[in-house]
Amino acid sequence: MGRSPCCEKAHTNKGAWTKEEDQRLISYIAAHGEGCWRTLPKAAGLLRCGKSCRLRWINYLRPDLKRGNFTPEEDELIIKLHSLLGNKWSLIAGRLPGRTDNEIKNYWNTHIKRKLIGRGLDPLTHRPLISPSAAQEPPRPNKLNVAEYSVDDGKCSSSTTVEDKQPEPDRRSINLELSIGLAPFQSGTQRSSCSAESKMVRQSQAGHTAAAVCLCWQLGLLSGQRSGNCNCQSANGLASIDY
DNA sequence: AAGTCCAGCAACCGCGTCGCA
DNA sequence: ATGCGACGCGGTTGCTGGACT
Repeated sequence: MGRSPCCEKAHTNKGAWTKEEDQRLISYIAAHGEGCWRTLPKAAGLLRCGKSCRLRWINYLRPDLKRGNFTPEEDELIIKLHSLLGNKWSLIAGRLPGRTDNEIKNYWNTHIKRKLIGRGLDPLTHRPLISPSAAQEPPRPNKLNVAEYSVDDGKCSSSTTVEDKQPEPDRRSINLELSIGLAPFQSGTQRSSCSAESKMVRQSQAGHTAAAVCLCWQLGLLSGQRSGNCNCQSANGLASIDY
């Protein structure tokens, strides 16, 4: 049994995208908006899997992408976010407008890991690399304290911890106080509907996961200012990290 | 100039999650 | 309550082009 394939593999192209395919995808999304990835390839006349189309659009064709090298400020922001969030590339990408999760993930693996090692820090734990034996120690205590977390109204509400709600190991691999709220439009997100309305919602969301997840915390980089369009009403959302 | 190595990046794959019937 | 379909995410793979011998 198992999961059915996401598409008819026998009749789909794989590998690098051609200019013509790109153009077809861009034209289709310009006309109809994002969403319904499963039906998009057929509708757009593409011999591609829906997932492939989505990836191509999100990682390469989206008009709001910022191409080019990462700035030192972005580097530091990525490092700090990674220390807070772990390998949650989509969340990290959400705080870097114009950057994609794939791009950040690749950049992390190729550049930042080395940079941290050069600084004598373990890229996984962000703790100092001391000795081989120390590297075998278990990861640091896993507890993600989310000071204010709400998923339904876009406002910060009762205090809780992510660990309480989502006890998966990943989430517990970081130690901080972190406030997460959702921007108002997020509450209207309905995934499986292909209505014109949902398409508009998706269009408005395109490339702006940054606004979808509001991390009300203060980075040294951003000291004194709250990053992003935070509508968290709490003044004490903060993140602590020991470097 | 040709061959090899390797870093960087685009794309794929499999799984988890969510929403609907 | 449950099964299924669709989407999104993170890990991995493989291609490409530049550096090096």
